[in-house]
Amino acid sequence: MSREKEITIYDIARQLDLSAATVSRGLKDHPAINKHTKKKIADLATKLGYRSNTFASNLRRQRTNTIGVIVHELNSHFITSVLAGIEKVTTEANYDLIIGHSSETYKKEASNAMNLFHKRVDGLIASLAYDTEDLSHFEPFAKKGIPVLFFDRVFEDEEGTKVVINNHKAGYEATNHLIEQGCKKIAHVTANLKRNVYADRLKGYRQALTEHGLLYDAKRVLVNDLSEEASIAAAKQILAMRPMPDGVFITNDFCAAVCMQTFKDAGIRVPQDIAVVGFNNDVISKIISPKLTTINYPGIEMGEIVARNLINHLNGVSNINLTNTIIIKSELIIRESSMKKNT
Amino acid sequence: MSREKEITIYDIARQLDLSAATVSRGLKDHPAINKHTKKKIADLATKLGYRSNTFASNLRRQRTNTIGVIVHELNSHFITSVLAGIEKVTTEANYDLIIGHSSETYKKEASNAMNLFHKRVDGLIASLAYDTEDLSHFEPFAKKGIPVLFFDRVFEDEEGTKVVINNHKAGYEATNHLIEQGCKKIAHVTANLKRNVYADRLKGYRQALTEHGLLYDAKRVLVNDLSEEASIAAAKQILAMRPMPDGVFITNDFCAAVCMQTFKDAGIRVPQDIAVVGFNNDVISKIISPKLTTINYPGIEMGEIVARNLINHLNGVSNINLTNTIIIKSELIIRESSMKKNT
DNA sequence: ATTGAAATTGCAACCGATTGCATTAATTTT
DNA sequence: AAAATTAATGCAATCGGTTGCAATTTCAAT
Repeated sequence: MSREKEITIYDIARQLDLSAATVSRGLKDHPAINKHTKKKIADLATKLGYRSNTFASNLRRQRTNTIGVIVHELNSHFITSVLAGIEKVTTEANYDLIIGHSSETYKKEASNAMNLFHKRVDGLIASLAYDTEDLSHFEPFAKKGIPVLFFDRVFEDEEGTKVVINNHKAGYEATNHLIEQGCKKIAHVTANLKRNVYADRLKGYRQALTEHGLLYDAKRVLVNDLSEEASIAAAKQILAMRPMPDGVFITNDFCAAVCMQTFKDAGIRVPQDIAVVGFNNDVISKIISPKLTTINYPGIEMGEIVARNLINHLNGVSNINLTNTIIIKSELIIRESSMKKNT
Repeated sequence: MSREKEITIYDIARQLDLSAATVSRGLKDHPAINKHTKKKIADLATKLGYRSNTFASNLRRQRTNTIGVIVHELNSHFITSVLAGIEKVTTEANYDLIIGHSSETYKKEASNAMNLFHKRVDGLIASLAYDTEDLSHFEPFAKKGIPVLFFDRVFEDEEGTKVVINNHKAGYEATNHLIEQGCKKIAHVTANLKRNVYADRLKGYRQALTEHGLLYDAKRVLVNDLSEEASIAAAKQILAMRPMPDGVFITNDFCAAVCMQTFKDAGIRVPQDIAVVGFNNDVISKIISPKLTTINYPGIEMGEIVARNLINHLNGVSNINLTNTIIIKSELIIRESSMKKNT
């Protein structure tokens, strides 16, 4: 418990018979300071165990060099990939990160936003929670001119920079693949249609059906919250449909895995009796058997792009025009769970 | 971009014809301030959109009300549970959290530690990375009297508060369960034995074997890094053992899932040909088939306990004696992957 | 009407780094 | 050698909230 005294630039200044101003400049490699002096300052600083007081610095500079990130959950491969991408870019640019997760609730999302606002982040990156219905909790940022960028789960009609994949196309491709495998009655399990990602995938699903002359039947579209229980329930509903679907596009790998398990428990074979396509390319998609056909979401890239955009904006490098949508490619990864033809 | 001017207590003071001191006290509900005055201050503050400047406050108070957390990864159910537990306790106590993850490398762990040190967290909670071999990167905290608590992955012989499960006992129970199911040749897949969690589980495994008169054979113990490739390799090694093991205790659910998949691909049945027990009770353990017998690790509880201990210490409530080990109960969860008897 | 205690509020000195401007020292130019 | 540049350093105000102590006000008690 021998708490050492904290070293300040004044201590260094005194010992070297310099002014605090010179020490401050020396420590951050200011061109006006003599090389030799800089060396002496740096050496003494490390010797004394000096650590810069971020608060004093932030207070004076009116910047925090910190970026806030709000995500809906941490426990998905996609999200951790995005975070890794963001982290890579921000640490390179010498920004710190504060990560908050909303547990998929609007309430926590809003309180996280307020918290980050009070922490005075220089910018914010967010992906919306399951039940978020408006963006009013981000208004304080707008008012103070703090940039807010969104990725993945966004409001498409609101202004601001967004980084997304083409969910419509991905939904189309997933469904199209099932059709190519010979499926005629394709169900769709998805989540809150107020979220762009789910609504767009549904549109793609629907388009694929229509284009191939297949009937779109709203009764074959199940909306749930992607929890384990809801997934089991969805699977049971599918099993109870008459005629029973021969293919299903599920917008989430975890949910798909649970459904497949439930199918198997009921003696229904995947893909022979019902082909399954998931979404996200989560780790579990490769572990379950049959391995899950899914859509790969380039998380790291998404994180890098959204972070780079934000930082360029903060540094005044890019055009300040914060109204554009960046679309990243996604791809269908075909595995066993949908291969009706080759089995 | 219409950046509004930031409101300070001086603005509020001026408008209400008070001193900044009174406003400061009023805002934090100081008992000496008149109720009526407080109300006026609070009202004007919200009206003007005042937000307290944390930097100024931290600078003056020499505290940050922030706790740092270093974990090895974010993408495991166990870790996110611990974080949830920590978060619950810390937000209740009005502390903020900065979470860093080491990606299982010593290097990132050390740089995270330095970063949090410079951010002047009031306390630190950490679980060690895969390859961390000494605690020197935490010394700066010790020198400044900043408490550092560890959970799960710890150095047992170092001093400091640690929250762990009884890995020895858990390993014993897992192995014992396999023996009860009739297994005679039990393999063990584990990771870096410098980490207490793996070393202790190995001890438990060994003890169970010896107590039941079974031979301990070092060749049946495989050490890997728990990656997907390493897991497949481990599974293949097991398949190649002669005689082939009839049971395996794997210290990680993900690794166990991959191994089971590899077994199945090779035409080996689980649990009939080989029974499997995992560790962690990760979500995947319930999704794969057969469902995985595993050890449940009470993550939330662990997080709550370690956070509570830290906060009590910071508030001077608990004894400052930071040298003790807290052991939390774990439990064996029996599922299909190990049930030789009833199949 | 006085006095004393209690309730409120204000003064002013911090906390530590930053930075525009002024000053001094070193070097070059004429 | 004097003048003009250039290089290096220092001065002092500033960022906004906190807090020990002093000052003032309020109000009941004598």
